[in-house]
Amino acid sequence: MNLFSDIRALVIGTLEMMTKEGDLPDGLSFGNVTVEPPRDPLHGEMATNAAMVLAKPAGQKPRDIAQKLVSILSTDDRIISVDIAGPGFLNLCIVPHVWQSLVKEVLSSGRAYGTSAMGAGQTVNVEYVSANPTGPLHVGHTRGAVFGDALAGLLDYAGYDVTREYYVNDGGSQVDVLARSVYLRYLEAHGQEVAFEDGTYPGDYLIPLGQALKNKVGDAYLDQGEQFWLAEIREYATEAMMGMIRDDLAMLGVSMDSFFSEKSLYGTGAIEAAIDSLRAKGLIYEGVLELPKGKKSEDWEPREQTLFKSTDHGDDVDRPVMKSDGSWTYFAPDVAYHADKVNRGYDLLINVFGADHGGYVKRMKAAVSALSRGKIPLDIKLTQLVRLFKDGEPFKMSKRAGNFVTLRDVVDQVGADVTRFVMLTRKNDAPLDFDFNKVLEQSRENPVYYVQYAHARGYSVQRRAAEAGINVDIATLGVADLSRLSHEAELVVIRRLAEWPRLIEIAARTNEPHRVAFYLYELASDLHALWNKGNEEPALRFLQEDDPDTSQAKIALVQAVCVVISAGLGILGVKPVEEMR
RNA sequence: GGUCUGUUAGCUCAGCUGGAUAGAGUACUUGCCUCCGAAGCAAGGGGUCACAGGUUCGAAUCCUGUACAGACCGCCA
Repeated sequence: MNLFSDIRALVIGTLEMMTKEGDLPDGLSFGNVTVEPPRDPLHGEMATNAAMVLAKPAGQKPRDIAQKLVSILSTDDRIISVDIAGPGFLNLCIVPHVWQSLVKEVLSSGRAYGTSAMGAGQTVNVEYVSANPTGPLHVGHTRGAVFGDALAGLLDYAGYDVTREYYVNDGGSQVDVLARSVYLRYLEAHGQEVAFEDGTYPGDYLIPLGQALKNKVGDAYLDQGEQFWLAEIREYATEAMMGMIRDDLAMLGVSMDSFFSEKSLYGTGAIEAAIDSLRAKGLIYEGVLELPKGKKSEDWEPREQTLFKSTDHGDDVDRPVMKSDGSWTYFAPDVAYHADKVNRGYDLLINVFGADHGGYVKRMKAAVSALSRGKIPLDIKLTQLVRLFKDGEPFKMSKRAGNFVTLRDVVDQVGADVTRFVMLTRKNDAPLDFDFNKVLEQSRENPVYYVQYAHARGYSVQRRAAEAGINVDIATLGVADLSRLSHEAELVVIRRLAEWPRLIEIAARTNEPHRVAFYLYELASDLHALWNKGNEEPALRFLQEDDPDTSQAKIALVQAVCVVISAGLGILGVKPVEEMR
């Protein structure tokens, strides 16, 4: 149930009636007609722009259309009054009963209140994290993981059938580098002096792996050439790294539905098939790329390569799928991977990339567009950098030196809930400052506590009510006399609850889970405000000891707020709490 | 040189399909615990929405250009 779409349906119905009666010309599109909460509550409870957006196409004055709309709309029994304001807005006042009954709706639907029909069971694949299996997840991956997981949760809530997927880059040369680095640690475990040169991973996290390898194979790999051990160590190390990454994700509360291995594309003809499918569309050719402007020409040697004509699908330059030595580029298995996603029949694809992969957006979209003949949309969300601060000083991290701030470091220090919420109180495409001191020492100012506190207060009231002998079980609240919720301050909260389904649709349409976080903050703020008004106006206190019926109605409202907070936090992957500790 | 992001209050940021007098937090000033948990609430000051054009009934929002910041730009992934 969505009150705003209900009233919008009423407005559209009225417009259609007007068309039938000749008050409006045939063939008008009502797609731009909105019904939304007005920015200023003094303007009423709902506002529609119908008269204004239709004035021009209808060739009539806004106020004339508005006048006619008013006379029809005001006969609906849900509507108290309709006013024409400003240049032609219609401000609607809704009968209190409609608002009050929303509380009942929330309580009976529970978490399902706000779930939406917009997804309509469409299948969507959300690919996120997809970090190389060469080390632990760092703080940048953390943001991608949090964002992707919240987005998946949001789409799930909005009615999509969501697959959460991790693309494991276990096929490229970086896993050879990993294997060589582990080999060095293995030699080290045997007491040898080793040097980590450029092109190896010097991080400490590989030390236990070298030790474990020694325990496993003894001295079998000593004094042996790479061809003897590389493949086996690669296998062994990749698996170990993925185990570590899964553990990291679990700390954050992220669990994937699917891990797709890049390696599985090799040797099966999958890459060849994907490239052939592009070739069949005339999009593969042999050619020489031009020197990118701004690059030094000394470093540049023209080479003939196998190229994908991505410029036919909106890219700026064509992209190589094969290196001049005949091996695949990184892009080729990516094309095959996305061909696989297309073939799996998803209605919608979403990739979450770090900002450093921004250069791949156009070519991936081009590839999916070509592979699916433009039928399957691919949305790519970039998460910008996380800038870490401690004591006001920026934290520098260097993956090469192996001293980077890991997901584990962050979650150990501040906890999964705070990490997630803080990272979601920012748009994905803007950089994020993450200050350890702020999220820890000044935790009172942390929005996650603010929202959880509202939820905890809601449960606190219920405990108090139960102690006072008032029945507050969910069935009783569900039949409470909600007409007692007539105070403006209470209606403010109900109107906020009414916005929830609409917010979900907006957030899901734009793939922007941060909107959920901001909404929850506002809803929590409304509840805190109402709570404190009880200090000055005893009639607004939730607990009216001598009046169980009124208490039940008020507590039903509080419970409805808790339901929505809980649902919202659930989308974001943050735990609602019933008590603050 | 090119591509992609971003630029809104002193600071950190929201701002929906273009809509009414641009909103929060923080900081500052001042109130509120005999009262459901003060991890809270209320009030006040604080703005050339980077800049310049354009589109229209209407622009922080769309378009063009400029400035500044960040990420990326064949034979790494």
